Amino acid sequence: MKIVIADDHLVVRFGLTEILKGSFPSAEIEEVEDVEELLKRMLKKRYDLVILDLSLPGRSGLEALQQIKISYPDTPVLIFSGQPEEQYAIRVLKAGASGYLAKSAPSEEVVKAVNSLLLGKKYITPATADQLVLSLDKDRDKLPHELLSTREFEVMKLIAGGKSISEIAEQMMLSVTTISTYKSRICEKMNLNSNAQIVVYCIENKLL
Amino acid sequence: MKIVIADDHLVVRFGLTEILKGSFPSAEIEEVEDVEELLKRMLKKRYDLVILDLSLPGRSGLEALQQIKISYPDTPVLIFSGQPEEQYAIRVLKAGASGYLAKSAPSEEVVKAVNSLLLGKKYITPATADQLVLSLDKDRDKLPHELLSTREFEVMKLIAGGKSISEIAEQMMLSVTTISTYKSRICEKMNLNSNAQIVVYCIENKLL
DNA sequence: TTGTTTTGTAGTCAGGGTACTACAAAAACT
DNA sequence: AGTTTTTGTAGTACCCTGACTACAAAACAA
Repeated sequence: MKIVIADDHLVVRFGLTEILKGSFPSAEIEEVEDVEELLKRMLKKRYDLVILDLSLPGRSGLEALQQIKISYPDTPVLIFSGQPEEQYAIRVLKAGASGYLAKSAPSEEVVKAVNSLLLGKKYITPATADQLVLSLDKDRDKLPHELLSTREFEVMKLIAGGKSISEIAEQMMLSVTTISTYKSRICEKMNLNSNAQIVVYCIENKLL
Repeated sequence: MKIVIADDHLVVRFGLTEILKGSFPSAEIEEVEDVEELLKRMLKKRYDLVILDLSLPGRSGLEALQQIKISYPDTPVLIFSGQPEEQYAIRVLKAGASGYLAKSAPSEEVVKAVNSLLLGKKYITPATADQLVLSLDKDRDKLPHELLSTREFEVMKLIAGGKSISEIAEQMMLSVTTISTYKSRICEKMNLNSNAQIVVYCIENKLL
């Protein structure tokens, strides 16, 4: 049983490791603090489970997830998110994660989730399950930001976080004009018309 | 040695507890997950140290801090913040915290910080220390926006409301570059560096 | 399976925004 | 009263952003 935990907060890695050691004494648990390192390790070794923080610095957790699922489609990934926002859950599951867990989850739930994933099953909380069902209804009663594509969504969050267009372009290694296009599409889809409104929207909908 | 940890994330409490148990074997460590509970416990018992997450749900960590310092001015509080925003560090220290630590801090640093506070000393990281020195220019017991001139304040609110520089210029019948200058001064005085951060600031401080 | 829409990506060019500089009037120190 | 700092205001020249356009790949619909 090889498990790797990717999170930039030392205490989180530490706490998680302790919890898992308690319930999975035979597991080999490794810790990394960024996506770079995670990918490097995965090149060398096969893991039975990846536990991934969504809000890693640098490359976003979502991107990391996609990259992992492309290279290692069979390795289950448990997303461990700081925001209890079930907002992300669906997006993340669609992107290939096998489970979604909030950092505030009680330890039994952590254990249960890890257990499921190690057995090759998915894990979602009842609340997320509900959301999933609702979202299957598609179109109607979707929130504006749910119309955004993955890329658009990422860019929206970076804008709301105060990054300039060119900073975003650099960070994502894309052309400035590409980001600009995303921004236009974001504003169009959510009909907003200034960065400020994007920020307000994100705060109101707890997307930050 | 009685320590209480207030954080809404189970793993964080857990990890922190483990780290502290390692270095302070004799410490009695308690965990709570919200401000309510923290205050309730503090009524019953005297603690030697409170470790407080800034971003607790419900009442904000800052408010909690102030309340604690009013009721128990002698109990040291270590702020344990998810955001590395040194934006808050100073404010928090001014509000009476004895130390400020980022969640990504390595465990030795955590231990060092706790050690300092238990000995009745303060603890700040070098980066924060620098900021502190810079801000010693008195004045800073004021909120950042209170440093703004009347015009600057007006412009800030308009920016936060989603107006563009040129719209503001037109509305105030001033040159675009004038408004731009105001904006620079606003960002400088409040040390922010994007419209988005201005919006966030205004929302957080209920200036809209 | 073919046609259509969405998504990811980027170029051009014009217009908007910013940094730096400047300066007088007002305010605040000494 | 004399000096220093802050405030209100703006120009120039360059950088950033946005509108429009484009196009291939992917997803979707028929």
